[in-house]
Amino acid sequence: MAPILHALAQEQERLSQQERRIADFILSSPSEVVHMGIKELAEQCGTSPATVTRFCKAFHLKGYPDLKVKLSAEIAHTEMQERSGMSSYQDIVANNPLSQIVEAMEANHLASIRDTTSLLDMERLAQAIRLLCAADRIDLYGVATSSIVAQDFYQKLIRIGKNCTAFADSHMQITSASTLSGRDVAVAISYSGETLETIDALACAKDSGAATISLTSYSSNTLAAMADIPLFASSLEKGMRRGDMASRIAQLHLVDILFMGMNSEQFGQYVPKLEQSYHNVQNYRKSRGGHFQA
Amino acid sequence: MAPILHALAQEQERLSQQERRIADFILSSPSEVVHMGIKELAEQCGTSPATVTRFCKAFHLKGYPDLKVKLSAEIAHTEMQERSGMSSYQDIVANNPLSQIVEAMEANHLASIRDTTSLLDMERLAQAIRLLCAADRIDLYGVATSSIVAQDFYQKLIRIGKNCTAFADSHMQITSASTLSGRDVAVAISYSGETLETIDALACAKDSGAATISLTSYSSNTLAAMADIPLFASSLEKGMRRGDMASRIAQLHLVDILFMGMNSEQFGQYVPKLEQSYHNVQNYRKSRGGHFQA
DNA sequence: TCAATCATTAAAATTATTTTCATGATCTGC
DNA sequence: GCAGATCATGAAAATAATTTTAATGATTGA
Repeated sequence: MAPILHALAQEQERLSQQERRIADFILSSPSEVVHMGIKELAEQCGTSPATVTRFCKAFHLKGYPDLKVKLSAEIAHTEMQERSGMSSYQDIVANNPLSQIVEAMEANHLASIRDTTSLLDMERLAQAIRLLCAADRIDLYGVATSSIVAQDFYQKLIRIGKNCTAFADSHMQITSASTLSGRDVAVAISYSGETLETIDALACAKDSGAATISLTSYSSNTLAAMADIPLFASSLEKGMRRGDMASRIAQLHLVDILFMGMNSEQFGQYVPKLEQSYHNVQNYRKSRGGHFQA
Repeated sequence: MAPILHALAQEQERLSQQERRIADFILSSPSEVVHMGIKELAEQCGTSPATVTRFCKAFHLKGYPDLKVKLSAEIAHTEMQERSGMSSYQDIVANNPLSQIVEAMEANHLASIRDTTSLLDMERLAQAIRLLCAADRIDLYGVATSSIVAQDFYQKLIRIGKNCTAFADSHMQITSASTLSGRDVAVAISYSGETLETIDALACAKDSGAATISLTSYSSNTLAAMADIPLFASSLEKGMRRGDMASRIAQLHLVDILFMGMNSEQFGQYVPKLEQSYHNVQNYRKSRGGHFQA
């Protein structure tokens, strides 16, 4: 699967001291090598460019550039392999190289999307979509990170002409909740499911007779217990006290699913509106000399 | 899963005659290109090496060798995918069953995260992180969907004590931009890279002497051309007119990487602040009877 | 110890890539 | 429809990267 890296590892012992250094370096950080010139690599290994070229030739490569091209392909291969089986969250710790941070971040986000999808209860999801489609008004509650998710959902719903609010201010959320009716839906978003402001708002919405949906992590939590339809976004990322990255991605993923579900359910009704709002924005841009959307 | 090849195909129409020939050739036999020198390729396409290099630069590559390396990786990727039957971007159409929507959404989000990661130029990324860490002040510009991303970044930066603004109002963005200095950084976020308000704000920031970073899709676009450091989030999802779901996920993914990169770079400085802000929020909750964060 | 071989490198030669610059084409505003 | 500007293009110069050469030093086995 990775012929060159494999060969490097296998023949390592048979190599001379300098050559071994080169092999070691390539094996330890192949993805770095791809971005390096032969000079840099030689320097990093404490040897000369000439030795590096000979090294390449010894492995039946055309030369150094050829090594880079082949390595690039092998990295893509192995990463791919690892990824396709990978579903685990990785911790992000201090001062590790950028490439590791990127890798870990990717693993976490991919895992949280996959997990969220696999946790989905299709029946409940369908129910939620039906409720949202039928709602006269939709209220979205969330603070801090979850407020971002609420705002995102808000923007989408506005585009299909839904009567919808997503106040950032938690007092306004409660105020709004108390004006809901039985034909309305309230959606509470909170990773932990224990955010007081959001709980208060949802409780108020319940009192007003609105149907309720919660969007929380997959755990026993107050919001999920309160809601008529609890939905779950998974994120078990490690070291996450330092900001909830993957959880937010997972929640947005769920929001997208809800939104697309609504579009599909009410295709004839919503999609024309979406198209129109898209074209209106586009025309506005054109009239000002630019093009395309945000 | 093959961002460059995809971008080539997508932008084909916008290219000049000579450039189109190059794009055609690369698309028709990418695996040949990997073994060719720039001269050969130019000859094959009936054009000059100069045009080929410029062509590479237009697609945000370092140069011709960079194209070969990236292409090599993409070829390996796609082969791998075909073999393992992995899914890439899928269209979402009307009235298909919910389970299909969920599947397509998942495929799109996963693909856009993977693509974004594979497109990352580590060097530029590192530069961007260094700039952000060193900045006296950070300004974030974005409207509509991109405003959500800006807000998200804003929340993160605030938590580590960065002096930072992210006005939703585009006039305020320009006002803020005009007060920047040479020690500040402006980040412009826009999927298309052609949002007028955002371009104006970034131009203004440039005039003020601030360093500039753009966060756009992988294409030739105004913002990327303007910025000192252009960063790219890929999303080639089909049916994009119906809302930019995956692109936003990809951008948030990049924001997370930038943020974690900053944390790692300045571990001693930022992480204690993060921990503190986390604990302060937690204590506030506890004193009111709840627990955990949003 | 002395050849003989091998690994190694500095520097030269070669090759590849990029930049510059001049040219011609196309587009813009008058 | 015409001057001026802008853009694309390729030839050639400049630069950069890689490879080869040739000389040196180290190691090994008689």
